[in-house]
Amino acid sequence: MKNPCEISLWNGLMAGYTKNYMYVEALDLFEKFLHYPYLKPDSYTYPSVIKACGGLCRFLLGKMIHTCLIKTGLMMDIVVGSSLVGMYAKCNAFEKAISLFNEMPEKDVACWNTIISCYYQSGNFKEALRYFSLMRKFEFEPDSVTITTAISSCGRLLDLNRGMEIHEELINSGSLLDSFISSALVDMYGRCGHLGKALEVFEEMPKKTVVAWNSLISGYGLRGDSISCIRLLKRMYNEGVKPTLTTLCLSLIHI
DNA sequence: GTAGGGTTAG
Repeated sequence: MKNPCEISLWNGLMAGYTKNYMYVEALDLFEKFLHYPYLKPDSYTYPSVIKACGGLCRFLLGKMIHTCLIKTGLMMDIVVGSSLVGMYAKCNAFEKAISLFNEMPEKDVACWNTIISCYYQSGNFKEALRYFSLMRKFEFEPDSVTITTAISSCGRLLDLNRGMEIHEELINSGSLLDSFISSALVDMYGRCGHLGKALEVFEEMPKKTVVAWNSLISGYGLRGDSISCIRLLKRMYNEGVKPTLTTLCLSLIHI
């Protein structure tokens, strides 16, 4: 199109870029977009742009956009707000992320997930779990994204009891485990030395992702069981799953 | 219906 004047076209293309980790392309498009005087970025434009800033660690650009946003009133938008929180977290500005989260006038599950993930990324796994409990006190129902991060936090803390508690709660609720949750469980049980449970969750996965394979191999590696690592690598080949560099490092280190 | 933020291994 010579003169795209429909803003949703720009927003859609920018979102497409960021969904596929093409952050440079997203920011290039945003810059081009700003050259059109009759087009103004709106509440759908900013989340993609801000996410691209986070993905590229463009802290200063992100901060500049944040400053512009304060004047527009778009800070009231929950998606704009939570994308800023996520951007600051990705740029390692955790304090800024947390204070911004606290200032948000309204919250939803996704923005709780942002702040929990923020603590997880910063290595503050205890605080991640504290916010996991806190969101429930505020009567937000954790979704699969929340659960994934919570289980991963238990794994990092080697808190097997809390991890099993969350796992049992999941089973009791009757919900099917998606591949993110299952991988996090395999990882958590593996770190805690419960390879039996790790294997059990793994075998129940209808479609075993490469992350699940890697988590399981890593679990056996941690306890020094090289034979099982190599065996799993072979099984992976037999089942037609392509190993990643991570798989090879985890497996070949034991030869 | 059509445009936005949050998740797992290393």
